[in-house]
Amino acid sequence: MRDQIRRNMPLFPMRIVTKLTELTPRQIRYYEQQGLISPSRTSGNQRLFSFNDVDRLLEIKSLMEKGVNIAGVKEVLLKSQQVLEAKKEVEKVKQEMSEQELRRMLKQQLIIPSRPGQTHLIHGELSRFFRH
DNA sequence: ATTCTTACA
DNA sequence: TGTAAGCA
Repeated sequence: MRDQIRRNMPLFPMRIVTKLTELTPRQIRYYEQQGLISPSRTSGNQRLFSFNDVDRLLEIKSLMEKGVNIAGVKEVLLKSQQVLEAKKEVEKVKQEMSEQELRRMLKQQLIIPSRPGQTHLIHGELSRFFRH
């Protein structure tokens, strides 16, 4: 998991990222404003992007080219973050289960944790995320 | 030489 | 989004 550290290392300045992504500095800064990326800064306040930043920018670009607007991009990125967090939580729950299971067996109890379902995208509502 | 922020088109 | 001004 040390690879993640590398992918988050602040490496390239704006000029390089514009070459790598074919995006304009204006667009990149705007996406940052929208909270889609969080590049670190140098002591001189200049942005330093990581591989993850570049990857995310490419994904943003891809979505935008498909006609997805900022709201839609945010939705997708938020969703993937939630999926990652959900996966981590699943692992967490699995570990907790082994401990709790012992107590349950001893106490012969049955606890069923329930969770409110996630929001689903309704077809009609989807149009909100595209340009007209 | 480059990038940054802010503001206006 | 593009562009220009004024800084760092």
